[in-house]
Amino acid sequence: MSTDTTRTAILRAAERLYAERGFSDVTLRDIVAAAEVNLAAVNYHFGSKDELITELFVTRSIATNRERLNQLKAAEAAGGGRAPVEAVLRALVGPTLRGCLGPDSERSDAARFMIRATIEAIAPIHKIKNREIDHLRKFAAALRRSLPGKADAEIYWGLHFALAMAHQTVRDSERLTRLSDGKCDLDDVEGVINRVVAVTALALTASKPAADDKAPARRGR
Amino acid sequence: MSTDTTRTAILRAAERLYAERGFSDVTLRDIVAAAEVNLAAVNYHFGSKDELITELFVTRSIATNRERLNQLKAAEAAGGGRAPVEAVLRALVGPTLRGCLGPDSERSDAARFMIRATIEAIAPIHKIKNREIDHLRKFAAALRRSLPGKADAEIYWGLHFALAMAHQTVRDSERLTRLSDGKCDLDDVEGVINRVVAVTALALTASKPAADDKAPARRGR
DNA sequence: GTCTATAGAGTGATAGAC
DNA sequence: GTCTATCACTCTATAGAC
Repeated sequence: MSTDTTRTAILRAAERLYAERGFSDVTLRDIVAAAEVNLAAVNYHFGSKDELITELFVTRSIATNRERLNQLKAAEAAGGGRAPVEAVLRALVGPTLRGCLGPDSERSDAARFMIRATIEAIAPIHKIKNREIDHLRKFAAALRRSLPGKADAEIYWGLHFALAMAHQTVRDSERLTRLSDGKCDLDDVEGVINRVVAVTALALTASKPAADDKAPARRGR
Repeated sequence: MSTDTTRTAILRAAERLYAERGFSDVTLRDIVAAAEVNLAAVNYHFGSKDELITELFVTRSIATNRERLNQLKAAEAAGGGRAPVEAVLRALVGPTLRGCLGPDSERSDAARFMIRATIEAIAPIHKIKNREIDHLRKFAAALRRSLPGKADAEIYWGLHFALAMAHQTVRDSERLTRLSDGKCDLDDVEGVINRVVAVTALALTASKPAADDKAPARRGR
């Protein structure tokens, strides 16, 4: 309790500032000022600025991925080993969108930090990003179970587009709000999730299947 | 000819470096080294680093928007004032994707620079970004003509998702290639454009219309 | 563990010779 | 218009007192 109060203060302040302003123009001095700790504390607790960012990213990355996999597992268990396409996609984009949008900015910092981290070309994170591919493969496998006969490429394009819509919505929510004069309600998080899931599911199920016939819908061992 | 050879050398080098490495870690010294000109030349020709970036962004922004509008205009003229949804979307995402993807890295720098510029939180550009909203309104209006009776919010979501898919494809093409083990062919630019257009058009036409009936498909006033 | 003070290497911008 | 030289400033990282 007495131990890491400074440490967590730094982590929280860094996450909030990076989420708000991006990595380019947030300095260690900004962080320690917001955390109300001393400049040297950062190097004492984390070693360097890059290691601080890495720790932040790894922690959040693990948490998000775990939440995604839990939801995927639950959906597949409920369906006897095979989840509907919509459920798989919901498990993929739901955690991120729920964290980023909506009026409660509680977990917002964490999720917006992650979006920024995956977008901006920041050195320490680029190395870790490979793990996300392994993570996505699990969702590709789940979709393959949901859509037997669908070509692999179609499934990958579906995942890619689902993440694209989710991320862009978080990243550039301001533009959509302004463009639509508020007609697109970004505070309705579940509504946004439903949209992303519906569009992707439509794309995955409506287009031509891989080889033989149409929709071997259910029960396929 | 003798006049602005230095000036354009700086512009080209800056665009290439920013496209490749992002704005965060490209310095004026990197730029002048790549352009093989003197450090002071940047401030002489552009006044400041921010003004250099601004000039780059404004120039490319105007060019892209003009190409988009030309294609939109041509499509609407061919349809007697009303273009198919697919044609409107193609005019929107085609120029960007054609510039960014594909084996020819000729215009690639310009387009990838633009993607980076719209994403990374870079001060001088944030101010200009408002103009893009006015530009997008023209495509919203075109879609409204193509889809009478469709709710405005649906149209805005469609534009938003189309741009999301196009931008993410450019930005993170590496991840999709690796995830799919090359099964998703990003060198097939027209194929990618067709995918983005098809998914968006599907979302715009398949979902529930605004108020009354289904699909007042063609010929409406 | 936390602080002050400072080192050491960058940065963008500019003055002034040519 | 182009160069050299340098200013003023910022950054991260660290040494050493407490």
